[in-house]
Amino acid sequence: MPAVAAPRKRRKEARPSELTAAALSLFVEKGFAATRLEDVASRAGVSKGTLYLYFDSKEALFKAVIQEGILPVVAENEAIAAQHTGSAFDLLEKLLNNWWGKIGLTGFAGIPKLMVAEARNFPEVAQFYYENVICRGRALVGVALERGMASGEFRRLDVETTIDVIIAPILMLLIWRFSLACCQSQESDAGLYLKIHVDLLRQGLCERPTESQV
Amino acid sequence: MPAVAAPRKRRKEARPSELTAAALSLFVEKGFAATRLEDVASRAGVSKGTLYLYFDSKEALFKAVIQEGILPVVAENEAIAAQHTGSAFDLLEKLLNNWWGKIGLTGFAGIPKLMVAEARNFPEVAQFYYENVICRGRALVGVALERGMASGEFRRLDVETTIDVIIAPILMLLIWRFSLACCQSQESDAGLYLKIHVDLLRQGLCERPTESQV
DNA sequence: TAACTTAATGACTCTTAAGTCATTAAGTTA
DNA sequence: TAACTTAATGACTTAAGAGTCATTAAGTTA
Repeated sequence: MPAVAAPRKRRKEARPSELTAAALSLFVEKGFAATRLEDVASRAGVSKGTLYLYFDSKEALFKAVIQEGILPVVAENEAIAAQHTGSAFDLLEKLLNNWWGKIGLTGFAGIPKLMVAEARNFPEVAQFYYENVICRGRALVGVALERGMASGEFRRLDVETTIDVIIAPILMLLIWRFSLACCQSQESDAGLYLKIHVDLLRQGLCERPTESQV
Repeated sequence: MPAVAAPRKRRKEARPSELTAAALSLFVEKGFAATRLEDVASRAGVSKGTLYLYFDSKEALFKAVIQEGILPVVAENEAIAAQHTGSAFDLLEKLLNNWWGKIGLTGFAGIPKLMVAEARNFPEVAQFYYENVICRGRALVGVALERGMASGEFRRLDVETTIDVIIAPILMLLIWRFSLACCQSQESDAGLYLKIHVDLLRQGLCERPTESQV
């Protein structure tokens, strides 16, 4: 016997976030252009018409996905940095680990890949992301670096460039997981990857490294 | 007065590579799905019909872009590694610099971004890229690492994971240049970035680092 | 220079998916 | 429980772009 169609429920409050979550997962999987709004709606458990009640266009949905998804995490990381006491390297380590825990292990993990893939198609959104996520994230790492260089804990290196070298492996880990990781036979160990990155930094950045932890 | 239409020229030999080059630049800029074949043809100086003389479909064009673009470079890097004499760190440095010179500074620079963005839409091509580019590239770095660890030049770390941490900043640099770099006001210095990455590795990886060069 | 081969063209068809809107029905109010 | 408001639907319209093919003309051969 055929399943009876579930009765429509009216849930005005929950729809937007359910739709952006569905859109994020499909945008990350297929890319913006290759994602059909009917599939987004279907994954969110509504019809395409309902999607248009909450978002004016496909592009508006994309903007919402990026803007709502990631800002809270940046703010949280800034609070962590502000209240930190201890060595500069401890701060750096805490920032990287927190970023991983709050982005890498959550539903937001796909955003960097999506943003990288679509930046040139949505320069306005890319600009927003650059100013509110990239710049603020870089600034946090920069604070740790400058603190460590001022106290003599770190070697003196060009700060802006070193920030990028430190952040790159974290970003790349996220991007990898949503792209070519599907080709790997055995899944790579993200925890070990982070540990080794931090440990290479401990030895590479510090004048007198503390004991290796790997 | 209106420009006279240029007479058609018949250049059967040159068309395929001109078409894949045009396709690569547009795929990298807009993504596969958002790129129109008419634009690819136009950038290559031919009509859409001509494109279909040389490639059966849009997907076939994509495969050709990836497969033709990058294999020669991998082979060349393997030759360099095979004939290397000197310290393990020198080999590592040479590999990273050569990769940068032969990919990062050429028309192939956009391929990693493209592959990352489209891997899930073209699992077959992704598999090809993974086996013929990623794995072989990782193997080269792995050789340098294992040589250095065996001789006592490097600290002992998990090799597979360390390979990834070493490669990630190079890949990220390429990806960045074809995505969010457009938001930066001043262009970042790729040479300095590479130098600092290598220098952090020199200190972070070696038991007795040679003099810093930054 | 006439006949022939095939590279090149671009107008056309056809499919797909964004976006619309008249209709349905869930939940609320009197 | 009848009247009303608005969330939700899905068939429909429309635009865009992938892929086709009859036609044109560049270059070659006899």
